[in-house]
Amino acid sequence: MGAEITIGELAELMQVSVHQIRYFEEKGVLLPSYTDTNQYRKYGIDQIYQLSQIILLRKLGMPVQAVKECMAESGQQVMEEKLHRSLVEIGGEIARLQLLEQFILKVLQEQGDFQMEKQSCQVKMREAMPLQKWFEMDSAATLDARTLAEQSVRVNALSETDIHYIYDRTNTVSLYTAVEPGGEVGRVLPAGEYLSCRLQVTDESVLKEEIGQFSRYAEQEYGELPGPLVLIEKSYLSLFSRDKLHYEILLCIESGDATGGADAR
DNA sequence: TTTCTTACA
DNA sequence: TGTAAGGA
Repeated sequence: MGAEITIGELAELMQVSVHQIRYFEEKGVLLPSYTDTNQYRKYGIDQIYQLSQIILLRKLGMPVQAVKECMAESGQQVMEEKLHRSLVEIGGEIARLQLLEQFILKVLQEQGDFQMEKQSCQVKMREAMPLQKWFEMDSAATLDARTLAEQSVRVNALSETDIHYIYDRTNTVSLYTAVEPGGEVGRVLPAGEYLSCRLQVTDESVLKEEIGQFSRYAEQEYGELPGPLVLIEKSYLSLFSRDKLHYEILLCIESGDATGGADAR
């Protein structure tokens, strides 16, 4: 037998790494045709076909363990079932990547908006926004580590979500996040016209001051408004400027639906 | 030079 | 999976 090739040659032929071939062997997926006296692995034409099949199955998203089972059993049923499972998992992966894509687009969009609208108020139309209740706290309190740790409701990716602070005319502020999968809608901010102001602040006192200023401006321009003041914290924008928190303050001027009631005129 | 084993990021 | 060490 002189037709066999070395691991290096096989790797070159099949465009995979030598390490990967040894890994397949360790997992019992691909054994050499024989081992030479000098411990060198030797591979024949059968192994070449086997390896190409292994590579194909791996490319189809099948785990090495499942590939092993396929190679061992080689039944139609088994193959069909495993490919089906690969399909499901790939579907999940696609969904995960799409969420990531959406998030990146949103971050870039918000960042662009901040560049455009920095420190100036404007009126804009907004879609209805369903929110999930997180918790409430005293409106004079500030968010600290202890408060967050004590909440029974967990937010899975704090730095990826908009945190909505909703100030009704009470002494408490309610915190909401976007509705997470399986979450319960606790409140819906109505669609309609909103007065909006975006700002970046380094410390809390500035934020309080800005909110006060915003409220006074709103009252002066639009009179007493029925809706709550909404403060949205976009912590992911700190990616662009460290140490600064990015906020948008919103106040509904005229809602498109019945909730909150149309006023002024 | 190539491959082997083993260990590690 | 890739990379590195140290020996055959």
